[in-house]
Order: sequence, then C-alpha cells, then structure tokens
Amino acid sequence: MIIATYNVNGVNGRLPVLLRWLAERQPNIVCLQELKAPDEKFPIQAIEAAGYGAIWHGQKSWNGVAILAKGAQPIETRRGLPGDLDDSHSRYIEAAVNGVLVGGLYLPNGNPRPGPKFEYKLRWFARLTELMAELYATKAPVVIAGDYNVMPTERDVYKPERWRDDALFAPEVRAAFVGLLAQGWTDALRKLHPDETIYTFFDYFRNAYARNAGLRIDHFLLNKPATKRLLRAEVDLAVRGWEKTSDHCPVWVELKD
DNA sequence: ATGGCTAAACAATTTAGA
Repeated sequence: MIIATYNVNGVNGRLPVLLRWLAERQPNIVCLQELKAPDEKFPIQAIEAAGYGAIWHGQKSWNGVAILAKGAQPIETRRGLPGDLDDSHSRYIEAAVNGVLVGGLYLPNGNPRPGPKFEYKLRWFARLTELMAELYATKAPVVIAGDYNVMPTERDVYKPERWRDDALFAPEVRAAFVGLLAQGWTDALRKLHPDETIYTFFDYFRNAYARNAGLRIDHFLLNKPATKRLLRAEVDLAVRGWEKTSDHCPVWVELKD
C-alpha cells in the first residue's frame, strides 16, 4: 500500500499535474495540502473520475487539506485540530482507510519570526503534539503525513546558516519536532535513508530546483505498528520539473499489505 | 543579503507562501 502526501499549492490550478501524478504513481492513499479552495470548489468529479474517493476541508484562498483513497471512500475520523475552537484554519483531516489511520496536516508556516504568526505556529504544534500522543498508542498502524513546515536537522537544508532564524528552522520549532519523535514516532524518510540528502520542497525563486537548493519539510511520522510494515519511502523529485508544478514534490511511503 | 516566482481574489494590486 502506497500512502502519499502532496502539497499541491492550489488544487484547481494544479489539477492537470495532480491527475498525471495520480495516474503514474497510483498511490492508494493521498494527503493533499494547500487546496486554496473553498469546499464547493474542490474538484471532486475529476478526482472520482481518476478512481479516488475523497474527503476534504477547504477554505477560501488559503490552506485546505484532503485525503484521497483509490477505489474507496475514506472514513473520516477527525476534521480540524482539537484544542482551540477559535482556530478557523483548515489544516488537519484524518481518516481510516483499509485498516490504517491516516492524518493529513498542513502546519503553519510561521514567518515572520518573531510575531503573531510564529506564536500561532508554536501553539498549533503544541496542540498537534497533544493529539499525536493519543494517536501513537493506537493498536492499528497510524501515519501522520503532510507539510510540517520544519526542517528537522541541518542536513535537511541546502544552506543551514541562511535559515537559522527562519520560522521553518528555528530552535523552538525543531525542538517541537524532536518532541514528536520522543513520543516514539518514526521519521520514515530518514529511517530508510539515514545518510542521504533528501529535499521535498524547492522555492520557485532563483532556479532552486535546478540548483538542488531544497528543504525537507514534508514528512511521514509512523507509529510502531506502521513502522513494522514500512518497506519504502521516496520523493517524486521529477514532478517538480513538470510544467505548472507545485513548489513541493509528492512524497510517499510503501507499507506491507 | 537581496530579490526573485506563483496562486487566489479581484479585476490592479494585495496577501501569503517558505
């Protein structure tokens, strides 16, 4: 079973790229982020025509998350991150598909730092940490995938010194990620590629993709039952070179069926 | 270091991304 995450950066603007990638990769489950569309503008007809059932939580202009399942309807288990009724951002959705619990997240960017956006990022991360402490204990496989907007270590940044004070690499944010790992979660990409340079995002600016000036910010965290089934973890780098593509690459793991 | 690119909401610029 292939489970993927893809920050599409506009699900409607990106639809041809998304459909081509779905056809080529044939993932069983897909978490999408940055739909940038309200619920009624989600392209459900095209996604169903591609063979996928879906649930989604949209928002006008920004954010927005979805979960797709090939030949199945995801069973929604949660929509929105608990812990703050005033948080109106669409950044978390969760579903059960074929015995696996999948959470798809779009963690706040947090720039500029310092400032209210950075404070929001830290609060959101703290709420996620609470939720994931509960989810970790689930007996079934749990996969929390998405755009975490954090480079966990220096090797996950093309030029660490330039990002030192950025909200994606700040000590508080990296510490929060370490806090998740301390709960027991496995960073799937890093576990299977301990010594490789892995990037999942390349800025549209400055020809970043061609220069391999990337960041690793899209992650898969697996609980123990999921980790036992982990076979592969890869980045579909070539998609970043397609026409009208997202600034993020699709990322995926394969779990033993 | 800086400025550069892209999408969406709008209907020419602004906001946000990372």
